[in-house]
Amino acid sequence: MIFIMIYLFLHVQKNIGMGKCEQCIIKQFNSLKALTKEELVRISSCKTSKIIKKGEVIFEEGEVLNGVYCVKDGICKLTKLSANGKDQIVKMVVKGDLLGQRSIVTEERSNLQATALNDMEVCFIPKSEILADLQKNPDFTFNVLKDMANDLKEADDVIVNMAQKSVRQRLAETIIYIHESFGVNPDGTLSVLLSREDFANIVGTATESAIRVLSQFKKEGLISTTGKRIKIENIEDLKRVE
Amino acid sequence: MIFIMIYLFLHVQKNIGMGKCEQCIIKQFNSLKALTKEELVRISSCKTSKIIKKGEVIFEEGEVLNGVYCVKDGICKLTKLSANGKDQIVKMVVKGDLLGQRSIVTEERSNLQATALNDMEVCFIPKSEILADLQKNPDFTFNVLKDMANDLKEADDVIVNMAQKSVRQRLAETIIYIHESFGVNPDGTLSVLLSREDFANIVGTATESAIRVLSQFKKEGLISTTGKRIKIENIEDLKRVE
DNA sequence: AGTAAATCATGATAAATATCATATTTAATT
DNA sequence: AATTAAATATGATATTTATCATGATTTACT
Repeated sequence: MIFIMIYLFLHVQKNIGMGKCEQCIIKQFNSLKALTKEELVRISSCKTSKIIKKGEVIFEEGEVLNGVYCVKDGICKLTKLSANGKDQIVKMVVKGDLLGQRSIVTEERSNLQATALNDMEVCFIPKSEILADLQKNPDFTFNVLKDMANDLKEADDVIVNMAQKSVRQRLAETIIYIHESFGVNPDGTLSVLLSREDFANIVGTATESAIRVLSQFKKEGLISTTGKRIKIENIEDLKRVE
Repeated sequence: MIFIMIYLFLHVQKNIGMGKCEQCIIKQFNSLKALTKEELVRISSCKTSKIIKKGEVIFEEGEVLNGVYCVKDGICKLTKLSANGKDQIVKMVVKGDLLGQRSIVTEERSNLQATALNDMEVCFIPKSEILADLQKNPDFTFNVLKDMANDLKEADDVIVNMAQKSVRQRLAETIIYIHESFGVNPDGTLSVLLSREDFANIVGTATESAIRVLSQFKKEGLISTTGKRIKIENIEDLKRVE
């Protein structure tokens, strides 16, 4: 009997978030910080917390989103399926980021798919709550706007890189980006474990090509690998790759 | 004497806009429509109207923007200089669009350069006015947010196209895009006259490659050309290009 | 632990694209 | 109108990247 109670308690804690938004540190990193204490309490009461396992899809391309996700832990990729059947990774989303605001704002179905790259913990906030705050709190709206403006700038940079740089350069920059944004394990390997296919889908190339270039980097002493794990050995030269 | 007065009148009308924002039809097409009559009157009193000639730079990459531009007429390209010295065209801006909001919102220098593709008429609205309205009018902020969300979606699409489609496909789609977005002259040629280099800089390829592919399209009867002007001859097959 | 499936790796080859060279045409300037 | 400069066009060739094939590892599963 007591075990059932413990089980239920843990289960509930996992799936119907018991944390309070007002006290959540995560909100410091995104536009939710612009909300008043009252607004946070209201959101807290109707949000749901979810555990998402590595590889699980959070939402699909074309899906109607009924709210936004606040990422409390873990990393996910945002992808779009191309006509040739390949997924292009458009952005990586980390702890502290919001997920799905774009679609909520434009009231469209999602243009991207979100897939967990490791185990994640997210809070789901219903659309109605977000829209209510967007109506009433200009400070919040402005913060969301700033985030979006920043995403747009980054997207522009990606466009230029895709258009003007070689696969070699793009892959080198991707490794550096992951290194600097998501950090490394104690042994120095990139803490986010991506498949070679993921790398190819970030860079926009064939999986074989990505593998080949990684092998070259290895031969040139720019990186080393242990299984699929990658470690940067010479970041200066990696930055200079042409 | 009378001629000097007429000259001055015309000059003033050109450079210090005498039109009234409240009555301007252009505002229907952008987020300024969310402003109240009073706000529009205020903006009207401090905006300046400018004529920009084809080829002129409106603002450069890295420049501090002191306001936004509302495009009353004409078309311009937004470019970013890549490390290899080539300009990448990231977006084309038309009559009705606003220019520079992103930088104003994030209070950063412009990440893009804006260059007129034909003669333009724009109104410059000082930063202080825009920011004041963003503070006070949540409806306006939300409209700017919607625009930005839309730009972001389009940028995501461009990323995927750049990453996953061939130069041939991208060029075909560019021609169709210009055809459908900016229309054609009476003779059926694209109304926006772009150089082959511009096409290359949209598609993200070498100028020679763009020229070569256009020649192929001509041989295949998909398009025809008169000088640098391009006319779509078979839009269905152009859409099917692989 | 053993087997199937997925992922990674590399070779051989084809296709796409870039680069360099050089005409030819068009536009700009005097 | 003549001259110069710029843009367009095309060939030859080099480089980059994709595709197909096949084997080696790793991972997942029972």
